[in-house]
Amino acid sequence: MRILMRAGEIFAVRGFQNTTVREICQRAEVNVAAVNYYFGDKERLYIDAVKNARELIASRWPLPQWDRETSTEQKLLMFVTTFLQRLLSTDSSNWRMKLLLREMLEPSRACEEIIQESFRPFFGVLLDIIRDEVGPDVPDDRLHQIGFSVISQCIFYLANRRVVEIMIAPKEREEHFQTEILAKHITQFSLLGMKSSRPLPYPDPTTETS
Amino acid sequence: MRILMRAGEIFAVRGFQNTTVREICQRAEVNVAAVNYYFGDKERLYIDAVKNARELIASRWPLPQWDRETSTEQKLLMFVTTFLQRLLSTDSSNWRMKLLLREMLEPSRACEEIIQESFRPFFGVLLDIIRDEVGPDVPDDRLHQIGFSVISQCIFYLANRRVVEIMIAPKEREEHFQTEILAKHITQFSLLGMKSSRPLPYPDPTTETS
DNA sequence: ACTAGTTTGAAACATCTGTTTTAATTGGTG
DNA sequence: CACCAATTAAAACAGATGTTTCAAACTAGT
Repeated sequence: MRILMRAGEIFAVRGFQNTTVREICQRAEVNVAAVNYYFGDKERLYIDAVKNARELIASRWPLPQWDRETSTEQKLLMFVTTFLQRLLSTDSSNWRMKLLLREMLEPSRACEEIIQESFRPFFGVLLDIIRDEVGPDVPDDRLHQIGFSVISQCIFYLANRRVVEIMIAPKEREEHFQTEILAKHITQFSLLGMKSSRPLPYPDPTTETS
Repeated sequence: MRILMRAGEIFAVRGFQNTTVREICQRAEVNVAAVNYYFGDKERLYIDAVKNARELIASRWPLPQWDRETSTEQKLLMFVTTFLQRLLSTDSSNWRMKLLLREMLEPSRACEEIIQESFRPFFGVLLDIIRDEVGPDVPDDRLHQIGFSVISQCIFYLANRRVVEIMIAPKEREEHFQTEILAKHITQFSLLGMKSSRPLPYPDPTTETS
């Protein structure tokens, strides 16, 4: 278990290839042979670390329950808040989400299924909320597009956090890019965004000057 | 130049660490020593590849020009379309954007400046469009939040393309996730989203059942 | 206290990878 | 042709890294 934890932390920061079993063992205070003794090889240790991360994320920040009276607005805000908390939490278990994000960005063959099992039901909950808001007449493909629009705004702040750090001054980041504030912005932005399905004409390319 | 091209392609797919100079040289049909002879070492070859990619992206898909009569809607659609084209183009130079995306997700010290020079003015153009739409009273931090909401929706389809491939059936992807269609969706979604700055109350956590 | 099974530790192994060395080859110039 | 600089080629080098070996240490049951 000590190996599994340390390995997960390092894998999350450096990725599979850039992590050495020697570093894992050093940080876990065990001999180099321990990884192969307990896990077979480096790859199976990695898979176990991803599995472990996936299992613990959901229990650490469960999706809140809601009843018939909960408004769509509230449900979406809860969903976005939970997702952002999972992504941006700065507590000691934050590496788990980074590890899963790594697999979303570049899935390794071995872990693709794990990601699928983890993401599909989560995405399903979001689609239900969106369906509530837009009504039964909107086709599924629109639902999916809107779903990705919501998800992408959340993931951005973890995946591209270096971009945010570079572009936004520390003071502004501290005041206006906290999890709760971002959750409100994304919820409000997305609720308005999904309100209409009015088609938009594509501009004639011949009128562009360059 | 042959080395630079081949190296860029492989770096874009595998990343710096997972790419061997032997593979680059094999694909470029030169001897292993050539990399060190012409570029000094592997890292400087990587930096040159990123620089090269950055320089060619902007000239391949320049931002369209517009005049006083162009509506905000049109400007935003043009912007999003150009960005998505850069990200999702399937032609032979597509690896360049993947290489830059890699640097956005995990900037290497050496290339951080390159990314900054490339992204900042691009983001500035977007902020100008948003300012047009929301008016002068909206504070800068709101502008930045909205800007990231637009950017993130576009980047998602390259960075997390495997997620989209897993979640959406091929037929639906082909029909509803083409660049032009996505550009329209993101533009429309974002225009509506930025329309209001009405604050949203945060739900009382004590009412959540789990 | 003995023993069988489990775990740990140090060293060695085999392979991969970035880099260097050194010699051969090429191509242009007087 | 002779000469020189630039380039290419093959081999070797040095260090890192995943994995294995094997003996020592430990643990639990009797």
